[in-house]
Amino acid sequence: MGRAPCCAKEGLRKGPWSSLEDSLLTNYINQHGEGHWRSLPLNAGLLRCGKSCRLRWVNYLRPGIKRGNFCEDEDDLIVRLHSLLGNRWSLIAGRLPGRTDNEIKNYWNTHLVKKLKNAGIDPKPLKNFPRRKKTHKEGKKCKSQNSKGQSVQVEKIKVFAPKPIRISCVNSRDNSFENDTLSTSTCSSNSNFEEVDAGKEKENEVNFLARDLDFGELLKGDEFCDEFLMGESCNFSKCLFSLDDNMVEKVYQEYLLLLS
DNA sequence: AACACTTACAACCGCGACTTC
DNA sequence: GGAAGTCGCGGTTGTAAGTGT
Repeated sequence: MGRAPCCAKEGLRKGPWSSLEDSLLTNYINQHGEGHWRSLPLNAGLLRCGKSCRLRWVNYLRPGIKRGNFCEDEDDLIVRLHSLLGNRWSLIAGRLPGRTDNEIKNYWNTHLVKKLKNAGIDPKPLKNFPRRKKTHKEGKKCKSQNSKGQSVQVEKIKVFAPKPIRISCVNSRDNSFENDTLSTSTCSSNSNFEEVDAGKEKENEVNFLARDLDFGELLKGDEFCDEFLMGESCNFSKCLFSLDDNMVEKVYQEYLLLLS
């Protein structure tokens, strides 16, 4: 099947966004919400393709985006998640509130790979993590396959989905990290985040389908999972466990539930 | 000061997945 | 069931800014 181009290229602007374009896009989305990217540029009076608008919004204009240096703890988390997930930047970004997949990807390629190589570490993932196969919109039943490959209707499972946390480490190596981003154990103290998190409080409980959850692979007895969560060298895990053992257990149980 | 080279990151592109009709 | 439309992800590119000579 052929695929239509995302937009007619003629007459559309490319390259860096001007502040006027940014404000047009921001104002439009503030009024009408995200989505309908294809028709958005026309409605917002932008000479850009929808894809470009979406990217600009998601990676730069969206409220709550944290810009600036990554702290050591974020480095640790990215490295650890990358070793586990590979180049699944959107998944990794999902565990780093305020960071975008694009930013993490760039940071990985420009900083972390170099840093790891200098430290004599091979920055390759420990394992090829399966790519997402399918997702389903919330609020729908959908078809799935059972162990015999038969198509079955699956009720979506409502599970506890913990809000991504920013770890507050007692033994943080970077004081600026604490000063700049941390004061609580659950999220950044950045005011933008607080606003966003408050607005999304209800999203702490979201719907998943077990087979959609890539982290499900973590629980299939792989050694690296244990290493990931319990490794001696893991600053992240130390922080995590020291903060809230129940929460970790909760997440673990959640994954088990999804796989059952 | 001028040029070459490197770095950092915003933005683009292609494609697969998903939805709608 | 399949075609067409849309979205989102990950790889790649372009270029401004920084650094070295």
